[in-house]
Formats: sequence, C-alpha cells, structure tokens
Amino acid sequence: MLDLAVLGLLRRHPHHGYELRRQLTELGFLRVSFGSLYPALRRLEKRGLIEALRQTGRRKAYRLTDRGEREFARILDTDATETEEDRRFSMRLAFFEYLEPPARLRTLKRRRSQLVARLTDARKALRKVPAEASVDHYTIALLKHNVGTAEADIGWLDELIAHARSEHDVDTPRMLMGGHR
Amino acid sequence: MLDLAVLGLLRRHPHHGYELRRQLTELGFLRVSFGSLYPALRRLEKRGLIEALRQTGRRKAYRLTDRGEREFARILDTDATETEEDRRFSMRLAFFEYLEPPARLRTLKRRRSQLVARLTDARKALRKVPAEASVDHYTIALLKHNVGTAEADIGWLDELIAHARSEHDVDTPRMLMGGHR
DNA sequence: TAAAGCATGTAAGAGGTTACATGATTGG
DNA sequence: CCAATCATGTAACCTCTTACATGCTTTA
Repeated sequence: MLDLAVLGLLRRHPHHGYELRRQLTELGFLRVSFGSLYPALRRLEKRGLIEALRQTGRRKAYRLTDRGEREFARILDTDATETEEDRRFSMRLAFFEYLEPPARLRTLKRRRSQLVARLTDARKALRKVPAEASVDHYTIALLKHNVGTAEADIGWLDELIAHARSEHDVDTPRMLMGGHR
Repeated sequence: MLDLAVLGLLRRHPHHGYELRRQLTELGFLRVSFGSLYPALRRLEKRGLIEALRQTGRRKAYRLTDRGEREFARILDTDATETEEDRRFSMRLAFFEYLEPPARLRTLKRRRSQLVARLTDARKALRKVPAEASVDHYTIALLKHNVGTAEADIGWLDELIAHARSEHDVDTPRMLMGGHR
C-alpha cells in the first residue's frame, strides 16, 4: 500500500520523506505516520527499488531506480485482496497515467465486479433483515446506505470504463462493424 | 475493531467463533480471517470480558460478562483515530441500540464534523490541481469522486441526525418555545 | 466416496501505530 | 525569543494476514 504510493510519487520526481508524506495526506490518498514512512523508505532502498540522492541539508531525497520502475509497473497492474483493494484502488487510479489503456480497462472492470459482488451481498443482507421483526432503525439505515454507496460507485465506474474504452479504441482502432468486446 | 464487533454480537446472544465470523461477513461489516478471530476471542477471555460456556460438540460458545458489557459500552462511546473511525463508524451504527439517544447524537455529530473536514480537504485538493496544466483525467475523476462521496455521506448523516434528535426530544421533552440547541 | 462446509486452532510475518529522541529553521 | 514547522529516525507494540494442521459432518 505505502510502497505503491511511494514508488508512484517517486516515479515522476525525486522526493524526500517529509515531502512524500505531505503530498500523500494533502491529496487525501493515505495518511501515514513517519514511523511507517521512514522504515518503508529503508525497505525499498534495501530492495534496490529506490536510491538516495544528494543530501541537501538534512533532506534525504530518493529517486526511483530502473528496477523500482519495473516493480512499480508490476504492482500497479496486480490486484490485491479485497479489503486491501478498497484502499488501493484510489491509488491505482491516481497513477493511471502509468498504465496502458488495455490495462486500465482491465483494472476498472475488475473493480467493477468487486463492487457488483458487494452490492449483491448488501442487497441480500437488506432483504434478509425485515423478517426478524424488531431490527433497529440505524441498522437498516446502514444497510440501505451500503446498497446506495455500491450503486453510486458502480455508476461512477461505468463512466470511467466508457472513457477508458474510448481511449482504447483510439489506440487500437477497428472496423466500425463487427468489432467484438 | 474486531473487539468491538465481537462484544457487540455477544451482547445479544452467546455465539461461537465460526458463527461470529459468518455474521460479520454476511452483514458486510467486517471480513476477518479465523487467524485473527480466534486469537481475539482468547484475548477477550483473558481480559475477563467474555467467558466460554458449555462446549456443544466442537463448538465453543462465548457469552459477554458484566465487565465485558461495561467495556463494550465504553468503547462504543469512545472515538478512535480518524483512519480507524472510517471502518468503526458502521460498527457503532450497527450497535446504536445500545447507546442512549444523547450519545447517539454526539456520535453522529462527531462523525459529521470528520466528514466536513474531509470534504474541505477534498475540495482544496481539487481546486489546487487545475493550475498545473496536464493533470490526467482519472486523477481529476478521483478527486471529484472524493468530493461527491463526502457530500453524499454528510447528507445521509443529516438525516440520521434529524432522526436521532426526534428520539432525543421524545426522551427529554421541553417547552415548545425557547428551547435552545 | 468425494467434495464442500463446519469448526478450532497455531506460527510466521507484514505493515501499520504511538511515543520518544533529536535538532535545525522560520515567523511572529 | 518562543512556537511552529521542518526533518529524520528508533523502539515497543498491536492487529491483521496467510498458510498450515486437524478432523468432523453433510450432501451430491
């Protein structure tokens, strides 16, 4: 999670730790403490994915290595467990510029089916409940909210998918009739 | 997190571990692995918050002790760190029946201000971005989505707050004129 | 009878948190 | 000059995950 974020930010420009955290929290992506950020930088350095540059004053800037770039590309296109994916999907989207259009489409569709599955579960939970008489108002409100959120997110994803498809089509144009998807 | 969920479910009826997990995932509250659930039950038992009942076959059912009930009430009404609170809020809502109306109102308002803060941040991030020319479509879509989600959630909370207020007013009726909030 | 689901548990490890320690630089 | 912010780092701890081990019961 943190790794993906750090590699992604370093992919553009070198940054030092403090700055990385500022950007992460400012963009609302991830709020990590320094106690996890600095060890993470160490780990990534040890794995040869990033390397420290000049030390301007007390600032220790890191840049992405070639191996780091390959590893970033790999994890950007690899799906995580469901719980993880919830938080990671935003991260992926933020770095979508580093994915090829086909990979974008794949990522979006994968996410879509996750949400559809969740929506199904949420609806099931909602349907199941009214049978047992005295379910409290807030529990029901919560279940309905879960359904509503899932629906809204799916709608949003559909827009993104449409957009990604148009990009994809520009990249790999095909005959007007007879294309298959 | 898990503790709150387990104590909350045991608050009504005794349950064994497997069953607890089934309910948790089925309701879409929390999907935990057994590798975290069983150790959690052990911890809670050691702390005297729950105790094992009869062992029906291989099933080991636990019930909430008096201390457990007090501790549950305490953490249900205590706020966590922001990251934690995101996941924990749904849990609180699911167990709202165990909170007094005034505490409900407090919880909802606390959550509301968190979301308002987040909305402010999200808007700021969105405003900041267009200055730098070439920000990619998906990043912008993400930032807008963050804003939209926060707004929707605040609206939802406002409904819940209105409901909680009416409950509160029923509990502690006051003169029609001159009440202050 | 084999597969799927029920049921409990342990071990190793990943990845985060808070709290602490240290000290430079900037702004009111 | 004091406070806030910048800047890096360590140590102890917590909670979760995956993978493994075990074995019963139900159903196709």
